[in-house]
Amino acid sequence: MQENIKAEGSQKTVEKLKEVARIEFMKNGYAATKTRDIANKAEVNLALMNYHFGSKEKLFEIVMLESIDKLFSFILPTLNDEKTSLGEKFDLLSEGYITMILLEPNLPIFVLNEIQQNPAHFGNQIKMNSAIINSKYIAQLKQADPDTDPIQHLITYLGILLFPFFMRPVMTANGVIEEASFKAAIQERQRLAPLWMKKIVGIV
Amino acid sequence: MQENIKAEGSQKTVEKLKEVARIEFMKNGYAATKTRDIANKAEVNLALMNYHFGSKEKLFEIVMLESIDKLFSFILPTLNDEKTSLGEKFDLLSEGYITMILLEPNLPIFVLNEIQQNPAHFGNQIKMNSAIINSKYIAQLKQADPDTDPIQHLITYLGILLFPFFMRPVMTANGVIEEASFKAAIQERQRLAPLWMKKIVGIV
DNA sequence: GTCTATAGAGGGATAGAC
DNA sequence: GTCTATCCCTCTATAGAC
Repeated sequence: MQENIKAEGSQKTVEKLKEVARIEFMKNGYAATKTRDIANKAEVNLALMNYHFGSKEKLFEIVMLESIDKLFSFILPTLNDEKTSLGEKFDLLSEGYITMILLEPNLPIFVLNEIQQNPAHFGNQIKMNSAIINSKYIAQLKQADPDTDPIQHLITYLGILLFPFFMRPVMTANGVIEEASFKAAIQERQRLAPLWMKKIVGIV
Repeated sequence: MQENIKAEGSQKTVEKLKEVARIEFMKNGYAATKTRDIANKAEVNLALMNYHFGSKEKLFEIVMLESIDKLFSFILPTLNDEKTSLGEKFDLLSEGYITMILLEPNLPIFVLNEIQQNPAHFGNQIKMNSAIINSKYIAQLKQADPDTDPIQHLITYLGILLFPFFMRPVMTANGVIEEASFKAAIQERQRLAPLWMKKIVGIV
């Protein structure tokens, strides 16, 4: 029982650290994030943090892999659903994907950026690619528009859905739009994106 | 005359430093870039670098503003051209923009990332927005598709053109495509992007 | 598991000679 | 303008008591 109490305390500490670390890493990037800041904001002793995770790098890897897993595990079932049509997949991806990104808006650009700066951080983990390449979604794209590499369409739709989040700081930091209307624009886009995509691949 | 010789030597040093700094900052990000590395790779003494630029931050600002200026000064004339149709602008943007990005492929994601992490680095400089909002291009988008906020279309086309470059490290680092075929895919996209955009806004 | 204290390395910046 | 030498702060990580 004492062990249980200890384990709970520890578990809570670990979770709190991971939660804060995720936020800090995504806000500042890996290099600019200080272990002291993570420990302070998590109200955990710095040494204790290293006791649990060993190093800043190890903590980073753990936290990021969890986030990426969440990202992929969410869309893969949609991509591989044998029962939904291509048009329905467009709808589902827009609806669900944007909703999820809104919960963690900095994740996409952060992941892309860190991969570019330090591929070793991710290297062997992201093996989901073949699952995407061989998905039902890709097959349906190929069928709808046989003349175009379906990867092109895959990237285009990802771009349409994600790019506004990439542009967000640029737009809001300079008053092109207010932070308030950003969410409204995203919701409007949630409606428009599948319609555009259907036009592009040539389905009704 | 002696002054000229000195000035030339200095000028060359400054240019070399800026060139190397641009590459390093874009590869590693601001925080992870070390002034020592910049100085070494530019084959310039570290102290001399500070003599010329005062600080790492100052060097960063100078280099980045030059890059962003290049980015904007390139597309603004196209956006504001009164003589070209919307369809022609789509063609010109695809053709020219992608060509330019190929020369400095890391710039877009880097700029977006740094803006997010440290808006103060850019804050007051990017005032080009109103020039874009009030451009002929935006007016033509509004005319072609009155029911949709033209900003939505602006972002969509930027996303279609830029997103492949964002995804490049993800794709190539995991063998989805080889680095070699990336360029071929980009060229194919250069052809397809304006066609897609015309479908989206509903012009022939 | 949790703390205090500190080691140890790294990196930005400058003093001062030439 | 250019160099050497070095200061000094910051940050990661660990030793060791509780």
